[in-house]
Amino acid sequence: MRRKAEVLMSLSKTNTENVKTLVVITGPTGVGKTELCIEIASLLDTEIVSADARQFYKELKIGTAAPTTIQLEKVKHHFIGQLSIQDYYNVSIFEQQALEIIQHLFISKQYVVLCGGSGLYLDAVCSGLDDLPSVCEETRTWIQEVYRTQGLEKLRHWLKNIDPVYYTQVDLANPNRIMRAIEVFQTTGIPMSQLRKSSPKVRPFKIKTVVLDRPRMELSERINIRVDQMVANGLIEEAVSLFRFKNLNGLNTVGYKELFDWISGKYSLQEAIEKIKTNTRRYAKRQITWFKKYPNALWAHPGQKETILNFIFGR
RNA sequence: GGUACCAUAGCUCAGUAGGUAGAGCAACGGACUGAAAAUCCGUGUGUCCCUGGUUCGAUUCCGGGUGGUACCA
Repeated sequence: MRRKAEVLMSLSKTNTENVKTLVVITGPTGVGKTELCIEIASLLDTEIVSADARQFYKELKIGTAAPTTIQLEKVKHHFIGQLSIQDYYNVSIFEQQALEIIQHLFISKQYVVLCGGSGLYLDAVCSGLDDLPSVCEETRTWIQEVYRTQGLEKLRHWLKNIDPVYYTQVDLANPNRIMRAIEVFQTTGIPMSQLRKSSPKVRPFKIKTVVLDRPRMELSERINIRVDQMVANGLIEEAVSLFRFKNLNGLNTVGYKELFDWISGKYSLQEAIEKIKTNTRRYAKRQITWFKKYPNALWAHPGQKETILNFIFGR
């Protein structure tokens, strides 16, 4: 009896308002998210929702360092290998599906762990996206074709005509941004600048964000070792088997594109592997830049488990 | 041991007819709303090997060291 009372005591202490909590665990590639998330999810007696836009694809196992079968058996993961690289997918679909699963898990769980390094996908779950349209393939191909044949300057003029406001806000050197704004207008007839409200949505659960980080040298060293391990585990074979799909968006990915260039004879295998390491380091840097904007996040070394747990429990 | 050449950014190297220096790669910083491991923008970070000399002034010229490379023994 007394023990039960203590347990109840400690539970009420750890979560006084009894509010469901989404524990977001992110950090740059190679920092050690997968392992720590499994530990934490086990501890919290819950499941993991992955927010890694490349681990969605079942064909990309080795090159994305997806959780292994053994790891997947320890804790149930969602959004690992649920797609084929030939499937169409986008962040909005993810937002809806992830929220659905999270809400479902909260029926029986106090905590859910959201684990992954794709910043846009994390943001979609945590603060939502504005109501922008998905775009049909024809429109997208058409605009891409205009860019390919007539160049960036043409896209700029186009955008200036349909949405002069967004024209002053957008990165005019970034073709993807401009093409997106154009396709939004072509689809809805409404300028991007009017649809983009940048108003964060309030979720019906508490969110605790942990950004895992390591000293840069340590992270680089881990990345180098991990790439060599991937090669030892069969990354080259994986890439060779996917070569015929190389133009699919899902394969515009570090670890694959460099090997495709090797297969195409652009450079040697050794050079390709070096480039994978370099590009992975750069990707990690971009991720860190993204995470710096999270205002209430705890930044911690993956080894600081006590600190992390105290933060999650609000102690 | 002798001779020649070299020594400049993290790496590979350019350069300064004497006024403390710049490329590529790497690195670092930033942006990001349905392609996001994507896409895009920005930034030289330096005991010019050490030490004497000449000079108003030496990374640059001269002498001596040290280290490296090649060749000759």
